[in-house]
This record gives sequence, structure tokens and C-alpha cells, in this order.
Amino acid sequence: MSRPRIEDVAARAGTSPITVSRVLREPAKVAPATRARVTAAIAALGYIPNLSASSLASRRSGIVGLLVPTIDNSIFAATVQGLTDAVATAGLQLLLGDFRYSDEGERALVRALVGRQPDALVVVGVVRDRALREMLLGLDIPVIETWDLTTRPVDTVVGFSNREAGAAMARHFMARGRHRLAFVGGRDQRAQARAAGFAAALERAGAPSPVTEIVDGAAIAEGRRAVARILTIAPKTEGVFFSTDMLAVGGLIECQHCNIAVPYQLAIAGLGDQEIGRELTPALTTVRVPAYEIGKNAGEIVLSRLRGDPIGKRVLNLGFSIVERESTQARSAK
Amino acid sequence: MSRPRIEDVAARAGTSPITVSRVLREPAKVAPATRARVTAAIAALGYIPNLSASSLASRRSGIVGLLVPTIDNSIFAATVQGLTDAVATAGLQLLLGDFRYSDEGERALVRALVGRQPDALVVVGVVRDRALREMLLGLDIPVIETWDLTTRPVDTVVGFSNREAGAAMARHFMARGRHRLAFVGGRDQRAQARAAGFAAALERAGAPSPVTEIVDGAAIAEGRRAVARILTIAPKTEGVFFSTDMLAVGGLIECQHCNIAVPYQLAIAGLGDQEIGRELTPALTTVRVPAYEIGKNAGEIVLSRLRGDPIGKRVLNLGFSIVERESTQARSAK
DNA sequence: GGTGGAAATGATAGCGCTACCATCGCAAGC
DNA sequence: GCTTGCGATGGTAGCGCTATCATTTCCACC
Repeated sequence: MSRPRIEDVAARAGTSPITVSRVLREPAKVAPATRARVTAAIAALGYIPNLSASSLASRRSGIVGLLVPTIDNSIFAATVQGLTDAVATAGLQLLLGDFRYSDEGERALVRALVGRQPDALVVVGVVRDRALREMLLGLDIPVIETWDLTTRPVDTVVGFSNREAGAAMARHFMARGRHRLAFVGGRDQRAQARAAGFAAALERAGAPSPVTEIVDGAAIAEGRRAVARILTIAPKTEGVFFSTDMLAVGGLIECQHCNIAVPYQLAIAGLGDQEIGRELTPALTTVRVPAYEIGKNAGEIVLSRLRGDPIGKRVLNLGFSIVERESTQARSAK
Repeated sequence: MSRPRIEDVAARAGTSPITVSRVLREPAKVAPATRARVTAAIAALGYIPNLSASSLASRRSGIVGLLVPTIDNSIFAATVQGLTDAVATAGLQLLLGDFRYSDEGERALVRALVGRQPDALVVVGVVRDRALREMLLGLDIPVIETWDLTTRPVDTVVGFSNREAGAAMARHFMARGRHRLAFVGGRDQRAQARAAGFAAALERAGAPSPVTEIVDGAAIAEGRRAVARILTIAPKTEGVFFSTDMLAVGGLIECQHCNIAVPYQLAIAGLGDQEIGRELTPALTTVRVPAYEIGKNAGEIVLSRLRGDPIGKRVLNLGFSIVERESTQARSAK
């Protein structure tokens, strides 16, 4: 016995297929008595609409495509959650794809997602590939970039300035009497923007330019290794800003192992406000970023666009804040 | 200008739609010269096939539905990765849904996924709801349950025995001279199975039954609170087994705050072999579970089924192993 | 009683693709 | 020369749903 179709439901309810379709999509337009019969028939048959057929006929798929660099990074999970919360209210579903920080993977993934006819696309990050930008523009669906601001988004961008976050952390260190600083982060755009802002703020204040360590991934072990290298190359370093909290945790642990007092000898800060940073001793100073809100806002923008609302702001800056904890306290506080 | 269709590509390549379709799906069946013309036309037009139409016509969607309890738990990320790695080789795509540990959410999610006509379904966990089991059986597609073994899977299950893992950890503690034990875990099936195995092994050895603390979520703070409660209720407790490494990290941190020596005064163990546990001092004893392999195997089973291979083993036990580190060393080792 | 119009329902014609079978051309074999 | 068989290609007819435009019913109102 194959799966029931809308026609089977209609036959059982003594009505036509189109009425069943209406019960599913706009129940208010069907008389209560008919609606009840149809609903009963649906339940009795265990009917589940074929959404491929539906999206082919209606040209609306009910899918929001989401491109993330990686899913094993819990900070993006908050963004996914926010996006889900926002779009689920409208019955939209997320189609998630991770491109593992690879440009080629991103192109392939976009093709795969677009083939499913998403009603909108949300990207964690900014689309830099020129051809890809063109293609997304040509799709004629909302495309929301997130997690970093750009002055010329494909369509709309919601996030915060990673560059400004880096600069703010540099000023945070300097205000606490630390000027010989270092930066640790990955190769991705966001890390690079944080590094650039960090360096620029230092230069502007006349401080020495920071030692910069590029790492692969965001593992604790990478953070440890980076600190070890920094202390070899520049033993007088007074503070390190890590592009993520996990890297910073590695930094804290390495200092503990080498008997380097944090924050007195070396100050450490991360980004992301992950739980582990709050619980360690010393507690980790960090940049709190609006990960959940980014997803929520992106979802709300998607919904408003699908409703046909006029296009509002193209750049939505949700800001960030520095959460000061023990790991960057001023020496005088000793 | 709207999106090009297969017909447009055919016209440009001077062939028929069906040939274009073949180039996309079984290129070997098309003459090289024709194939080249079609490929060029596809590239020139930026044609992306409409997979809704494709799946409607072919009755194969190229989608594998994946149900996870939550995505913000990095240990499932490894399973997702393994599954992706396995099915991507066959051009299949994952449609991910998280039901946030809610039964109602699970039912709704299954309906949403099934509507997209997945070629197979992978579930993290075991489907317990009777009606849901029936429905999945009726779908006539492979359904792979994972992460816990059951003697009567809907179809096929791949994982390890959580109950046995709990029992093994109980024996691990007892072999190191600890018999007054406690268990900390959530309400989910897997945690409950670990708790049951843990308690059963203790009972069998004639040890006192364990103090059990139920927590919500897997946060570090929950682990801290649980240890604090356990030490109030049963101050003589000699060891605690946490259902996840994150909870165990909370346990370690709480002990550090309260000046309880680990492992001398209290031994601590977790499950999951997360990086953080390796890096802390004392390093965390844990149960290493084959998270990635579970996904990989599930994917391979899906592929073999879709190829039409006969159904093999219905229960695939991938086992686990205990990784002993400092946090559960015997007292004599002091 | 006739008219207008809203509410409820239905008939028809695709959406863009692929399964199925038919057709065509050509080399091999007798 | 004619058949056989195979590789390459195409025509036709849906897949299961919904957009669009009827059609029907029935009540309000003059």
C-alpha cells in the first residue's frame, strides 16, 4: 500500500482535492463542517502532504537555506537556534549546510541548496566570492549575511563589527596598563577582522604592533601551542587576545602549566562568552556577541521580506560588549 | 528573467530535455560530444536543476532526514559529520531537524521531514513512541536509530550499550577501591540507561546503591550544583560518574572551589571524551564513545540499503572504551 | 421577487522534471 | 543484403500538488 495522496483524502471526505489543500493551507476559507470531515480523513489515512509537489506547484518551498562554516562550533549553534525560533512560527524549515570553511565547498553547497528552491538564504559570514555574489543576487530571494558587517552586503547583513570588537579589546588591555600585546586566531574572515581592528587600535595609540599567531581550528590545544610560541618569540608580552573563548581557555591552561600568573604576568581574553570561560579560575574576560539575536533577527528579516514588506535597513549592527572578569585585571589590582 | 529550465538548456545545446537530464544523472550514457555541448549550455545559463520537480518525478529526493535531540551539543556534531561524510559521496544531502528532547517536537518534526520525501531517516536515539514507530515502519524507507542499542529496532540500530557503559564505569570505580558512588545525568533515555547500568553493576557487587542526581541540560553549572548536593546528602561519596563530560567538568570545578582533592578525596568521571577533559588538571577519566563512527556507519547502511542490498545485521554494536586519566586514580597511587 | 455580492467549492491546467518505451543509426555476423 | 543487437536519443505521459478562474449557493437588501 503506497502513501495516501490528497485525492484519497478528498474521496474519503467527500470533497475535492483543492478543498483538502485549502484545509491544509488556509483553513479559515473552508466551512467548519467540511473542515472537520477533511481533518478526520487526514487523520484516518495518516496523510502527509508531499512537499515536493507542493513546492513545485506553488513555487514556495517553505525552506530557509542556512550556510554555516561548521556545525561543531557551539557558538553558531546559538545563531541556528535563534533562526529556528524565528522562522518556525511561520512554518518554515531550515535546510542546513556546512561548508567547512572551504570556498569550493561553499559554492557546491549553494548549488545544492538552491536546487531545493529555498524561499530565503541565510549565510553565517559574508559572501566574498564575486561569482557567488552575482549568482545569489540573481536568485531573487532574500539573502541575509550574518556575523560580520560589510558596507556592501549582497542584500542585507546583520551582525556586529569584528574589527571594532578587536579594537575595543585592544583599548581594554591598554586601559589596564598593558601595551605589549598579542593576537591569536584562525584564517577565517572574522578572525582576520578582529586581528586588524586589534592592531589598528594599538597603532593609533602608539603601542607596539601585536605579535600575531595564526592557528588552524579552534581547539584548546591550538591555544596552548600559540601561547607557548608567543612567550618564546616575545617573552615580554603582557596580554593576549584570542579570537575565540576555546583558544583562550587553551591559553589559560598553558599558563597554569608553565606557572605564569594570569592576569598578573599575562592577561588573557577571548570572544564568545562561552560557559567554560565563566567557570574557570581565573574567570575569562571575553567579548559577548549577540549570537542568538543574530539568528533571531535574520529570521525576522526573512519573514518580513516574504510577507512583502519594503526593504528596511541593509546593515543591522547588533553590537557587542566586553565582559571583564579576572583574566585581564590591572596589575595594580593585585 | 526567471530561472532557466531544463528545456532552455536543451534548446541551447540543440538536444532534448531528457538528454540534459541524463547528462546530469548518468553522464556515461550520453555521447561525449553531446555531453560537452550540454555541459557548456548548463554553465552558460547558470542552470541549477529544480530538485522539487526532480524528486516528484523520480520519487527519489536525495535527502536523508536526520533527527537529533539538540544541535548545541558538540558530541552529536561528530555523528552529523560522520553521516555527512558517508552520504555526501552519493550526492545525498542531510535535512537536519532538532526536536529539543520533546516528544511532541519529535512527532511534528517527523511529519515535516517525511513531507520532504526523504530517501532514508536517521534518528539520534531510539524511537519509543509506539504510534511513531508504526508510522516510520509504514514509510517503507530505511530508518536507522543510533547512539543506543535496543533489541527491537524499528529497522536497524547502530550504537553502543549505554547501560553497559554505565556498568563498566561502576566496575572501574570499584576496581580502584571506591564503592560509595553517585551518578549525575539528565532525563533522556541515554542518561537513564547509563544510570541503570551503573546501579545494576554496583548492586551485583554488593556495593551500596548510588546517589542519583537528575539535572536539566548538560551545562557546567549543573554539574557543579549536582556535586554540591551530593556532598551534602552523602558526604562520604567516593566517586561520581557524570553522564557527560561537560557535567563532569562542572564537578571538577566545584571540587576545586571547595578544596576537595580529586581523585584522592573524590573521583570523577565523565562520558564523551571531549577535548576540555583532556586538558584540565586533573585530567578527566571518561568513556570514549564512537560518535563519528556511529554517523559514518549509519550513512553506509543507508547507502547500502538504497543500493538495494539485502538487509544485514539489525543491531550493530560499535562498543566504547574507558579512558583512564588522573581523575579516578586509586588512592594508593597518591 | 429580483438583484448583488460574499462565502464555499470545484474544474482545469500546469509547475519542471524523469520513467518508460520507442526510434534511429550503425557495426557485426551470417 | 538482411538481420540482430546495442548505443544514443527522443516523445509521451505523468509525479502530486496549487494558481486561476469559474460556478454554485444563499442571504441581505431594496
